[in-house]
Amino acid sequence: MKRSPADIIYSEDEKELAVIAKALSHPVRLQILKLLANQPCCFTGELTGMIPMAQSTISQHLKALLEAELIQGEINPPRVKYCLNRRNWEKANLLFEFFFNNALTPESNS
Amino acid sequence: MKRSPADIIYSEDEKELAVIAKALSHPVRLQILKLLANQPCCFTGELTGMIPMAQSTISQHLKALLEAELIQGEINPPRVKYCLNRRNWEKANLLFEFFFNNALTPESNS
DNA sequence: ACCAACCATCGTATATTTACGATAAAGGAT
DNA sequence: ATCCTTTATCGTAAATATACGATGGTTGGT
Repeated sequence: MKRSPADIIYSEDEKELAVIAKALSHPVRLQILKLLANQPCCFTGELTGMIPMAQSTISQHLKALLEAELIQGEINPPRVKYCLNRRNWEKANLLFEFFFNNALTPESNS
Repeated sequence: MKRSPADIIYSEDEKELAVIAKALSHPVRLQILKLLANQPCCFTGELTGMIPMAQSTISQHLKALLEAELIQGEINPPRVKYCLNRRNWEKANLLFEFFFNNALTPESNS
């Protein structure tokens, strides 16, 4: 019988962290998040002016961040106001913190 | 003139964090890292026995982790002993910590 | 009713990722 | 010398990611 990726059982945390890490795996998305994090509260598509990429590409990256729930968008015609999803931002922070700091025995090497 | 991804300037931290995040973006790689982090010091390809994936696939994932320098391999014929690269592990931890906690104004929403 | 602004989505091309089985390389044991 | 074990690499197929320009939809203003 042939194996498939679905045969492997991952914990919820593993799946969630992988999704978030994927969202963070492109430098332009990191830039966007940094911009949004620094915005007093929210932000909108001035991104198009600040990032030398096609508007459609930026929209695509925003969609990726939305799907990872790291940001949220509020329709504010004719614009869309994007904000950090600070609740999930904090959650992501904790997931990474937990991942890196959990279960490290005091042994060391390298 | 046509733009290309190379036109965008990313900081070193952004590039590095993106590479690490990409390495963490697959749940099986998270599992492998967790296993290695819990190993008293090192580990070798018992992974093949613990993870229901083709040996070649696991080897590929290990390569991805090696390239992100999150692990290191030591040839120990006929085996290879894999260890966490604890120095870079800590560095990755700090990069994420910095990313999530830096420049967040006390404003909030959601 | 029309136009302009803003943004998402579509269509598309190319590159990368992810999985597999098959094969090759390296070294230990017989 | 020959085999066995361990692991990387090759070849390949399918899915996903990344970029673009073009198009379409929504709303505010004229």
